Amino acid sequence: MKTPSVKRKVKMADIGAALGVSAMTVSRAFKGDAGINARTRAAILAKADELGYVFDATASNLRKSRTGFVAITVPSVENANFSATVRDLTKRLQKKNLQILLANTEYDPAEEERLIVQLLRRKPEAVVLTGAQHSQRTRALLTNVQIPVVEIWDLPEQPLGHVVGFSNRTSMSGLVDHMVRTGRRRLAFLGGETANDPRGVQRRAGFVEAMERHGLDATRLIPAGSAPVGMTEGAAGLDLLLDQYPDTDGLLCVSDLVAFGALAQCKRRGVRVPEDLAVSGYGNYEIGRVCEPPLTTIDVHAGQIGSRTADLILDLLDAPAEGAAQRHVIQPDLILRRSTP
Amino acid sequence: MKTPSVKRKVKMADIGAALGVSAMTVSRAFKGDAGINARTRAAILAKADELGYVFDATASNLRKSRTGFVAITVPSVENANFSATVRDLTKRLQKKNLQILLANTEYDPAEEERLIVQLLRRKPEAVVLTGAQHSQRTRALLTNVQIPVVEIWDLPEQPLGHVVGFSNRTSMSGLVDHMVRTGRRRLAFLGGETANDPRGVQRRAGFVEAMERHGLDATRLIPAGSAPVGMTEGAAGLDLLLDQYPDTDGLLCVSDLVAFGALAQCKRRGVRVPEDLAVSGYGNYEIGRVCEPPLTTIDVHAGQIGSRTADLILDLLDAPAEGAAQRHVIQPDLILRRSTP
DNA sequence: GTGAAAGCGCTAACAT
DNA sequence: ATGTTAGCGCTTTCAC
Repeated sequence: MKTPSVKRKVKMADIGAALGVSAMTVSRAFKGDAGINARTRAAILAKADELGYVFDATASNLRKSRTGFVAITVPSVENANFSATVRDLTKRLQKKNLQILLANTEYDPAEEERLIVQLLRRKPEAVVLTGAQHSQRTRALLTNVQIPVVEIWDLPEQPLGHVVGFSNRTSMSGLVDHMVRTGRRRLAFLGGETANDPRGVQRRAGFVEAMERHGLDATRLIPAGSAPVGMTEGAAGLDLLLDQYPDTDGLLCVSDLVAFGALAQCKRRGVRVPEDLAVSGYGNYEIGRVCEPPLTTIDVHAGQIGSRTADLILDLLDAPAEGAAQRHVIQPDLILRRSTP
Repeated sequence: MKTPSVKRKVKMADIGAALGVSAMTVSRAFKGDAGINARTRAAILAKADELGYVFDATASNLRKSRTGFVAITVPSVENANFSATVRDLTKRLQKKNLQILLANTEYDPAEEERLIVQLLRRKPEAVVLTGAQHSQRTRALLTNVQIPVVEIWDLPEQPLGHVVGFSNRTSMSGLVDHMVRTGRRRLAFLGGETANDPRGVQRRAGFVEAMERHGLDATRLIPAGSAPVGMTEGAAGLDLLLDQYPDTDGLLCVSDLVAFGALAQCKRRGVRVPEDLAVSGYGNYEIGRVCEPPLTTIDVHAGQIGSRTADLILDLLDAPAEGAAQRHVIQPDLILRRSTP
């Protein structure tokens, strides 16, 4: 090894000194500036490599008042839907050398607020929030901030800024319509009672709205517990449902995971799906494609939300202070499978 | 709204000026310094709030030469195993106000190298790498860096620094042992031929090693394609296998996703699992728990890798230049389910 | 308990 | 094509 034993931080001035040029010239060499001698530039890059120089973005960021950071909060990266969004957002932004600052809110608005405060101190150039439900203080912080704010995964009525989302409500209504169209009348909804899952609440609202529109009983609302709800809650929910409303002929679940749990419990109790009970999920998770019977569900195009958000941000960073807030509506798709007739 | 119409950036000096104190006092007020008048401090915090002040971490970072960043590369956050690691790592670090810098390598060492360069410019206080296979230049960059480097998800023979991982090889060997113990002899391995999935290659090596140890034929190695391989490749792989080695009585797959694909194809071809063919997966994905029959698999404790890495980093950042590189070995668990006898 | 001076490493702006 | 000066906003250091 020919590495120097003690490592002092090498800076541009050191490279310059070793070559008899100024720090400014070194700076220009790195950004591939037009106005610089090709030979000098080559020498600088070679020397930088030799000295093990690493460009200091913290200094550059301070001086330029630009960081290349994009902050994003999600309830949980472990959820396959949100991680698809994060992945496609990251993928596109990191190609442009923008760096994601990721934070998990754990479905908690207070934690979201705490994290937003931390994130804003890092001077990101844009902020992406999953969902539209925020604390007072979070809203205040974000309305005063001078950078693009994008709310995703919902269509808020009072958006903070830009929106890339879909209607959890309307898409769930469409699912009810399908159930009714195929002759089901005694429908129930499982999930979405708690405030920490605004998307679940919206889906439940869509259920109620559609039922009332059809003149049907919209009161079969089974709570599944606090987010994140999964397969266990789905199984327990099915028991609750059949105890209370044994004649239910269609069950709409707040997610594919919950629906899968309900499905498994149906098998145990000898309830035939879809003959005795039609079951649907939400989110088009892998599990819904492979279970038996496979689940009718809603594909919200989680990845697309990420890539369109990335595109929006890239546009906004190019354009200097563009005008109105943009609203990009994603159209979820109804996926029909054998769990419904 | 009583917000000022034009927003200039407010700094500590502005708050100080408004109150007749120096920027230094404001700085002390924010860090809850002991040596400061409680009344002064309260006034400063109130004024900061009133002016919409946001602390500038970029300036602080430069001055203090500490950023609170921890960089991590993963092949893909979309993979449920890696996202569990990222989640638990993030969860623990963000409690200490450390900020994750996440980068997706897309299973490509060249992209990894490019991303590492970008990440190091941000002056993270630690770097976490998923896997142990890196380009020459990546290795060089990371051996010269003066911060903790942690390789996770593997047990490299020539580690760059610290390690939090498990043996993909040994755990797969154990699975072979189980198959042999239950009477299977004509075993095949599906997956892991390509260099961009070093974990898959290790698992295949574990298969070969165990087979040879048992004096059995270790040549039934079915390629599944380039990472990431999934259910589709699993189904195709099963066809390849049965065309070439129709008498195979046990199939070990590189992941639960691949195993699930193989399982589905078995159903289509009328191959009974586990009677005609025992099938195992790897990674303990949710899908392996819910498919029929449920999959025998290896639980690598992906979340635990994240939390133990977080603990290690927190320790290292506390201790000033601790001694030797640490090696934390996680013990994967063999999960027996009905896809094997 | 508070302030003044200096500087972290880079780069905009203006020279030459 | 290259150099000089100044300053981004904070915090270390020393002074009082």
